Amino acid sequence: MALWARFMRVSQAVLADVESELKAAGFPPLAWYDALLELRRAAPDGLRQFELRERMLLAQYNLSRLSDRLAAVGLARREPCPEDGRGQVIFLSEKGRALLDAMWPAYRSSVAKHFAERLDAADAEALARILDQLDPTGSGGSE
Amino acid sequence: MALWARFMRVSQAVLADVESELKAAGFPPLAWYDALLELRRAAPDGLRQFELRERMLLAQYNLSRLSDRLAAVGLARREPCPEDGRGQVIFLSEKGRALLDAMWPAYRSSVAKHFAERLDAADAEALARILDQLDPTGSGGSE
DNA sequence: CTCCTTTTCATGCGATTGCATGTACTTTAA
DNA sequence: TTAAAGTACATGCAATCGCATGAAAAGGAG
Repeated sequence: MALWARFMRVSQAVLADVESELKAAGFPPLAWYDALLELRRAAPDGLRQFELRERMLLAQYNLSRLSDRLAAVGLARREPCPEDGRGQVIFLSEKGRALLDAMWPAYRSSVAKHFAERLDAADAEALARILDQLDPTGSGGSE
Repeated sequence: MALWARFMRVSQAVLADVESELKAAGFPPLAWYDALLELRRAAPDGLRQFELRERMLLAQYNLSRLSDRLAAVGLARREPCPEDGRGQVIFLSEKGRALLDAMWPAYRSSVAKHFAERLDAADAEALARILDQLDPTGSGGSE
């Protein structure tokens, strides 16, 4: 039980450190980066909102507004889905791609500092295995 | 880097699962439990707000309002600190103690289900070591 | 004592989140 | 075709968060 509390506390603290470094560098929240990254992976097809939602583990209303904001500042485009009149398809814009590129070095170095550098290869392997076992979505990384 | 993303995603997902189980059982958020738990550990002396803040890794304004809410529903008492006119001392109330007791079985079983049961002894040891290395506060569990 | 800095806590305000619900479209089935 | 059920997304509203700031007290320097 102490390990549980520690797990939550450390993961939150590390995430907060990385987030605040990015914010200090003038970048938007990590969730934006994650969303844009998924859009780039799906390029050039774009993603339906519900697909993005599944990949990001976000609540539906949450994603609806996230895509609002991304579109509002020009990082993504939203178009009605031709096959499904209910749906929106979200595409990464050039500006979004540029933001990904701009954030990557800062993100990478921040994660290195707060996470990667603190783990050796054996730690990484052990952690990967543990995360597979914990993952409630079952979408393990090593299948 | 993939491990980083996975670490964040899994820890968030597991926490969300536990939180939502507790909420479904009609209990308040985990942060409330954590705060009350710290207050019980500090009993019968109570805690200054800044002490609770350090233990919980919360922003100052956040804790100020959390203690507001705990006091508002009678789970804690706030009294002016006699040694420091700026300070508040927070005490666990009987109602707060009762809530801790009531939440504990549900919390315990939820953490068991989503976390503890999925790890064997070797995993636990490995994870503990890894968390020590990651902990940005340096307040390691094994020092 | 007086002035200045630091610490502790509170709070107004805008942005974000969570919840419940609404709207529009698709699918199913008779 | 038509009605019922399900799916995809949006949104009003209240609660909460983050930020900046304010107020009150403590600690120090002269």
